[in-house]
Amino acid sequence: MQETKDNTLIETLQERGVKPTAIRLLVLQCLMDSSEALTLRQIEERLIEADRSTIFRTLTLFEQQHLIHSINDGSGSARYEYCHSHHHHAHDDRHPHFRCLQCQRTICLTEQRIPSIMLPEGYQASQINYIITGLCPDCAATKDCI
Amino acid sequence: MQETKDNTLIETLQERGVKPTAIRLLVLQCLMDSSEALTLRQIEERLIEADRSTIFRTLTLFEQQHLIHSINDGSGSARYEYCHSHHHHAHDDRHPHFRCLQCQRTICLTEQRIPSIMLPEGYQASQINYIITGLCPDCAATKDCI
DNA sequence: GTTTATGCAAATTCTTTGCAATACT
DNA sequence: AGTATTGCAAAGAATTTGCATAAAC
Repeated sequence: MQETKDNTLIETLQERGVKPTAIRLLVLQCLMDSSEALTLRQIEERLIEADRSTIFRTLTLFEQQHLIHSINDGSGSARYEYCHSHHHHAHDDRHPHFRCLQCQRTICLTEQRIPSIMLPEGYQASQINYIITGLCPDCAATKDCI
Repeated sequence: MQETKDNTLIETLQERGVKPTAIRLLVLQCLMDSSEALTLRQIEERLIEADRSTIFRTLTLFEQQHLIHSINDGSGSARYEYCHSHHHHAHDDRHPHFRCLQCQRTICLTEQRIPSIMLPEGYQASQINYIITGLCPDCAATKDCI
């Protein structure tokens, strides 16, 4: 059971030509298990056995290989998220994100797709970010009660 | 002529209850004159007479008063842009942005509007960012030639 | 034995704040 | 005088790099 899960992780890395080291498996699992996009610091806290710079280099590698993508939601630090789509072009997988100004979470709106726009002549897109900031349902409810 | 322009700047600040000091007029003019969203560093370079922290505090104030808005395009630093709309709710004015990975410019796609999505129940939006990264027409053309 | 990955420490960059000096009313 | 604004300097935070050690092939 656990072995099956590990094998899946190993295969996922190998499909992208990434050698499956212990740290890389931990980082990948961490991101796969999260429904939120995580900052480097958050990953570091979850993986006390790994060094920050190693995690950073791992994230950079993963992003280059389109295993994960990063978003910048205005919170001050980049957030990383596993790509569920297996297409090479990252924006096939892209969904909008919601950043709650109260609880600071960055929630993936996986049920929605990012609406596309007509780019003027000559532009070549490689990535799209759609980020809404405001209050998440939990925090909005709390505010209403006060 | 010059006086007319200054008067417009002064009025713009006063409409939002911001006292029109010399530095504030410079920062406002700088942002009004730019077709790109600028980083703090870029503004600092254009206004050698002003201190970084003063510019920073000015930008913070302007943003609070909805004179400008900031976007985070993944370049590593926040970018600021004058709000051409005079509505208080910033997203009325919002247009998509394009960040060129080659020349590092962040271009305002003012001809387009950000398409909206249906937020799930309970979410309260206050701001939207739509950022496309890739190659701008100039840089894409250069690449094609090689 | 050579290459690759990791950990530690520190450099770099961006953002933000404390405080004294200046300007404004 | 009293308040608001500015400049300087430095603190804090996030990101990135150099280098020596350790692991993998």
